[in-house]
Amino acid sequence: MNRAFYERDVCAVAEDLIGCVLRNGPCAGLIVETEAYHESEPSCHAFVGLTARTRTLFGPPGIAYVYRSYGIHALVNAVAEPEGIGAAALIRALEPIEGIALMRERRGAEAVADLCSGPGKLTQALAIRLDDNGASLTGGPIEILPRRAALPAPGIVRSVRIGITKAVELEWRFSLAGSRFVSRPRPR
DNA sequence: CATGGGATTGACT
DNA sequence: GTCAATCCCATGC
Repeated sequence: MNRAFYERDVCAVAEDLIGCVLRNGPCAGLIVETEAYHESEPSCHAFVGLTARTRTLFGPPGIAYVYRSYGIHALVNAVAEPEGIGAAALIRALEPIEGIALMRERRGAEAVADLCSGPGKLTQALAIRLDDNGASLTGGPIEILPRRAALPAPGIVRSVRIGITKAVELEWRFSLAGSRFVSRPRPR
């Protein structure tokens, strides 16, 4: 995907990422779940303004925002909207496509549905690390590729975001309808 | 400088 | 269903 894809409303970006492919080296997966975050709402890290932590979020669209969650996990986002606006789409789950043996090794799990069914799991499976923060998603080793085909009906489900305590009412979570590879709790 | 709180996961009851 | 692990950063004194 090129820069123009990311330089749009972050909800549109998050929704359009469903069905695209996230790849890092030999491992790749179909994006089946995303969430949008925008500086205008308090659950977004960028809500506090420009700080050392949020610098990436305000950077150019099409770069990765990777941060540590709960002191343990790395979570990866695609930075969206024009440079200077803090917004990003969190990638929450993948359907594994390639490099499954390596994913199993990294995750210490066997079932394919357990490899990338959560934002902390998929970064571990694809070996996306904190030092990838700020890396380009349009030309670097980590890349997002367009949908190969139209999404199967019934398409995309929209629901509230997960694990946040503010702006909980916004339906900014997007999932591939009926996918077994989304994180819990599954959307209705 | 001290402190509180997560965009989570996996183990356990 | 409950709960601990673990650490960076934003905030406030």
